Amino acid sequence: MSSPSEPAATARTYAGRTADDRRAERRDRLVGATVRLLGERGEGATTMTAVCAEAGLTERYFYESFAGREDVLVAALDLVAGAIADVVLAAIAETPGTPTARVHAALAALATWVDDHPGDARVALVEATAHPALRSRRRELLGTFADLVVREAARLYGPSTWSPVRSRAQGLIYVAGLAELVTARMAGELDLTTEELVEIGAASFERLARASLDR
Amino acid sequence: MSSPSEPAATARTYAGRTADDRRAERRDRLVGATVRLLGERGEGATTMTAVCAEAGLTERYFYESFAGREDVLVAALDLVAGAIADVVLAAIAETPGTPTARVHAALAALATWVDDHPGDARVALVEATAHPALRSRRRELLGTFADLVVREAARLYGPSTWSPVRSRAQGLIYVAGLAELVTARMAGELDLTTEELVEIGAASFERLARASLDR
DNA sequence: TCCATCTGACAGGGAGCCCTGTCAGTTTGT
DNA sequence: ACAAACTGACAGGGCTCCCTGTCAGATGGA
Repeated sequence: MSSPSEPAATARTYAGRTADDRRAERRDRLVGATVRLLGERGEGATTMTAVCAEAGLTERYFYESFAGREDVLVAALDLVAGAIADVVLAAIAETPGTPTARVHAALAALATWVDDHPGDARVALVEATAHPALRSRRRELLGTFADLVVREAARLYGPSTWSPVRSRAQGLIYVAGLAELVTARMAGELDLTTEELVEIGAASFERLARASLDR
Repeated sequence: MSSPSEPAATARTYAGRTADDRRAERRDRLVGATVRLLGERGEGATTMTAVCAEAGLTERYFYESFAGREDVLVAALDLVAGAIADVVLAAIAETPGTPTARVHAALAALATWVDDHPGDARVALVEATAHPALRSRRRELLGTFADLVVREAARLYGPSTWSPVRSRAQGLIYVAGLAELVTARMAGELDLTTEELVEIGAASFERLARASLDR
C-alpha cells in the first residue's frame, strides 16, 4: 500500500518514453509485423510465434496488446483498409471536374497503390478471406466501402431513387467485383494495363450507378 | 510370381463389388464428408482426421485416394461448383423467351439452390477462400463462370465489340459481385427478398452486359 | 548508490494434427 | 477348408503451435 494517493499504474518513463508510449510502439510493431507476414507468407504462416519474431518482441508482449492471434490479424487488416480508404478518398477530394474524371482519379489512385504495395494489397484482397475473424471484418469493411460508393454516386450523379438496401446491394456488387478484378490481375490471370483497368472500373461504376437512378 | 500372365492388380471382388468400385465409393464418401464438414464447421475444422471420422473410414483409406488435405478440399469445392453450374445451366436451357426472362430464371434457380443448400453454398461462397489451394481453384472457377456469363450475354444481346480480355473482366466483376451479394444476404447483412435479389442481379447483369456493347 | 521496474531470451507443458505401422477379424477364390 | 486379400480400429512418433513461467541483465527514480 505505498503511496495510495496515486491510483496504481502511473508507471515511470523508460528509455525516455512513458509506459503508454512504449506499449503503443510495441503494439504498432506487432501489427506491422503481422501485415508484413500476411503479405509475404500468408495467413497460414502468420502464427503468433512468427509475428513476435518478425516484430523482434517476446510472446509476453504479444499478450500485453492482444488476446490472441485473431486480434492482431484483424488489427492488421484494419490498418491496410484504412490506408486504402485514405488513398481513394484523397484522390476524390483532390480532383475537381466532371464525375467521370473523379471516378477515374479514384480508380487510378487505387491501381497505383496496389502496384506500389503488393504485400499490403495481398493482405486486403487475398488474405482477408483466409480466417473467419478476417472474413467477418472484411464483410464489414466491404459494406463500408459499398456505402461510400453509394454516397459518391449520389454526389456525382444525384440521389438515387432506389431504396437504401438496394443501393447498398448495387454498391456491394461493384466493390466486390472490382476487388476480384484487381486480385485476378495481381495473380497474372488478366492481361490488363493500368489504364485498361481504370477504364473498365470506371465504365462499370458509371453503368451500375446510373442503373440505380433509372428505376 | 503366381500367374504372371495377368499384369498385376486385377484384384478380386469384395462384398460383390470390384476393387475400383469400392475405391471410388470410399473416395466419394470422403469428398462428401469434406463438403459436409466445410459447410457445417468450416475449413479450420476440416482436418484429415475429422474427414475420415465423418466418412466412417480410417486414415489409411484417405491416402488411397488423396495425397493430402488440400486434395480433398479442392475435390469438395469442385463437386459443389459443378452442382451450381448444373443448376444455372439447366435453368437457362429450360427457359425459352426473352433474354430478360432467361436471366431471371438463371438467377432465381441460383437463389433457390442457395436457400435449399446452405451448407453447400457456404462451401462455394465462403470456405472457398479459406485455404490457398481452395483460393487457387476458386479463381479458376470464377474465370470459368465469367466466361460463361460473357457467352450468355453474347447469345442474349449479340456479340460484344469489346476485346475478349475486357469482356472477361466485366464478367468477372459481375460474377464476383453477385457472389458477394449472395454471401452478404446469407450472413444476414442484407435484408433482401429472393425476388429483390433476382431483380438486382438481373438489372446489374443487363447493365454490365450492355455496357460491353456500347463502346 | 540501491532498489523497483522494465526488458529480452528461453524453456517446457499441453494440445492437436499428420502420417505410418500393427493387428485381429472378415470375405473371397480355390 | 485354407490361404490370400481386404477391412477397420487404434497406437504412437514427430511436428508445430499456443501460452505460461523463470531469470539474468538493463534502466530510471530516490
